[in-house]
Amino acid sequence: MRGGGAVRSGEALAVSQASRVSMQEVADRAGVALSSVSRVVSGHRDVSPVMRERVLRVVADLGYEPDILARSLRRGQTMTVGFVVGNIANPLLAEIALGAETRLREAGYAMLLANSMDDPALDSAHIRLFRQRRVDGLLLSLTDDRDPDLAAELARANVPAVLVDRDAARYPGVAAVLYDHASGGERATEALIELGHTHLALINGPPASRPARERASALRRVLRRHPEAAGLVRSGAFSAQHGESTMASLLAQDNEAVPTAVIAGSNQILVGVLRALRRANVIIPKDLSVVTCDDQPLSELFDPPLATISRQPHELGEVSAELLLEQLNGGPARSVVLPTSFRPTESCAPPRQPARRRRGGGG
Amino acid sequence: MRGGGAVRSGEALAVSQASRVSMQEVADRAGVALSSVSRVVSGHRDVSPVMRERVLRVVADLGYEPDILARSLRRGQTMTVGFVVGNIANPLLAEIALGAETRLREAGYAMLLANSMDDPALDSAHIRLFRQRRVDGLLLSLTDDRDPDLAAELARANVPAVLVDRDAARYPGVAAVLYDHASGGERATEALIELGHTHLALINGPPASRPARERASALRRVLRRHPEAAGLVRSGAFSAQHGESTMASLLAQDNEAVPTAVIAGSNQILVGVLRALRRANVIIPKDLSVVTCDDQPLSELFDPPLATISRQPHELGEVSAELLLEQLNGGPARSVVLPTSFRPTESCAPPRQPARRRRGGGG
DNA sequence: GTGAAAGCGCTAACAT
DNA sequence: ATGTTAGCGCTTTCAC
Repeated sequence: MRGGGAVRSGEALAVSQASRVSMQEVADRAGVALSSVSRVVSGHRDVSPVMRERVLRVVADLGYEPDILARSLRRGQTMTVGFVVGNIANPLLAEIALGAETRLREAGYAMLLANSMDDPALDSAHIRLFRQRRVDGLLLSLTDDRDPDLAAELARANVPAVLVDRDAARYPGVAAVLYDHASGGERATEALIELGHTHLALINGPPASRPARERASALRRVLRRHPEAAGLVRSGAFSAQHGESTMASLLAQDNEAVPTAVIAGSNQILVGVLRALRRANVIIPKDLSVVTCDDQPLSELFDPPLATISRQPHELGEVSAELLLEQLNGGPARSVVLPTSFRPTESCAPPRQPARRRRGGGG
Repeated sequence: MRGGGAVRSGEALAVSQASRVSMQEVADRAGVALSSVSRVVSGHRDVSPVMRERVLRVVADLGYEPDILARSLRRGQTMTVGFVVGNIANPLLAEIALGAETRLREAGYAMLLANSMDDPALDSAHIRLFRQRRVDGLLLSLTDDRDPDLAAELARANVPAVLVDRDAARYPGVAAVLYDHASGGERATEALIELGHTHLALINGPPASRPARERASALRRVLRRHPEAAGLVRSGAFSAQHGESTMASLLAQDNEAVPTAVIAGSNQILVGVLRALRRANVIIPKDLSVVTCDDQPLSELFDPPLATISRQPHELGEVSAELLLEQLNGGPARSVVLPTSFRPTESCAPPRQPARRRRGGGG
């Protein structure tokens, strides 16, 4: 059960031996210099076929594997990327992480993952730790992209970084992949207004989060174009609790003021919204039209299926990785915008008592 | 934009300087030996207060940060754990990863994440890569826990490992955290039989996966105790496609043979099952009782809410990390079993035409 | 308690 | 084309 060390009789025992084989041992056994082994193993070109074969045979015999740690120290690059994520249990972020990891691995990079649990201080701490581990680059889905500490922390890291749907304004020279939340959000809002809704509500995430900010401004922009409609934004956590309590309080208002259409600002918020609606026996879409953000496996199977402002998180992950790789290969820090779309369904219908409507509804 | 190197005039420029500060520089600046700085930074005890203060002041002035890479090479441990996961986009695995990462980080470990995309060859490849990166331990949620290549690969790694709800039979000395799928599965099956169902179906994952195997054997065990009931198991991928095509083919049978109750073996399979049911206009639970495995955010909000065989994935992640840490601290490889439970809901009801029933149904 | 020195496993000059 | 050598930044004997 102990490692090697006691066993000395006879020759090396080949593959199944537990102890790690060093490059020096390979060199000794092959009767060549350490550096020659290095050249063969690292795939250098100035190596004779004879040398190559001779070394590779011993490598196979001894089951030698390069020590990436030592290589990293010497080369000054770790072939490792750090991904700071709010919470990997968020299916959206998990999908992004999958896309990113897949692409990075193709390029030979490994991915360190750290969850910040919606705590900006942890975001900073993770960046610091990753820096000490000498990661070659960072993928950042930050809790608060306006945190000044973070900008300093990031600058110190002095490695390429890509912001994942976060505002790059405070981080000069840092790349970003951004969703065009505006287009999907505007289309959704306009669709609701066209159905005759004049009382809209967006139960939103926190203003620290770019997606929440963008969705709020999209709503407001559309409302400015439509004086016949009014809307309100309720900011809060990306949580079911925020969704539930906010929806409940909206329903508890005077009948006149109760919104006839609601947009849930995330999948967790949606869960809370639906709980509140069920408890109040509110029927979708008869009593209330509902739109949600981001696809969820079961939402298509609801009765009615839920209208969704959707995006492609896997693609976001891939593109994030791509932008990081470009920088790691010496390229500039580019930024990219990805589209969002609106998929209307029967969860949106004309309001029951259209207050002050202009156009007559069809069918 | 270039790194440091040209700047030589005057003193070091303190914190905001981009270039990395080495321990040697700290030692020079403080006028002490390199080894003394190391002792202070590593928190050794045999250090005088004077020395400690003197060094820490320079550390702060220069913004020195230890290089974990170099430390790892010297100490022979990287404070890094590798997590091989089928697909982090699976919410169950994401929750597990979150629990594990949180616990590992508390203990000072970072987590490398690699997705195997249900490809056993990638599982092996990841283990090999993690080994070359000299991770201190492994967390493994394998595609196929009966793969012989993998056992060899794992043995070569020669580091502590914990199997995450995978069978440890082939991996001597490897710890495991296992769900007791049997108890939840048996309770669910028995509940269905008590409702009067005699035609059960389990649309299951692949036999390569322990959870799928355990659920199948739980079903069969219960059926053996209940000669009045029959059931069938349809193995396949953990995919919506498998769920949909299998459910559709079950519905297409002679009326007599169509199951009156179905258990979906995963959240993806559930999606497919529900699609098939919707297309066939099958009403739950009037035409068919439905049970699913693993909680999903929206399943409670279905009408009716879906009966669920559930487990605590976050806890699984924490316990996995805990078992790994025990080994990393020199302890033995323990294994732990966690419970599963069955939450019945109105998605389960007596069958419409109870073929050959004994007991009369209530209410 | 502190300093000097060896070396973790590897790569990349630099020689030849 | 191959060998020799000097480190990457750190920890840890070993002397004193």
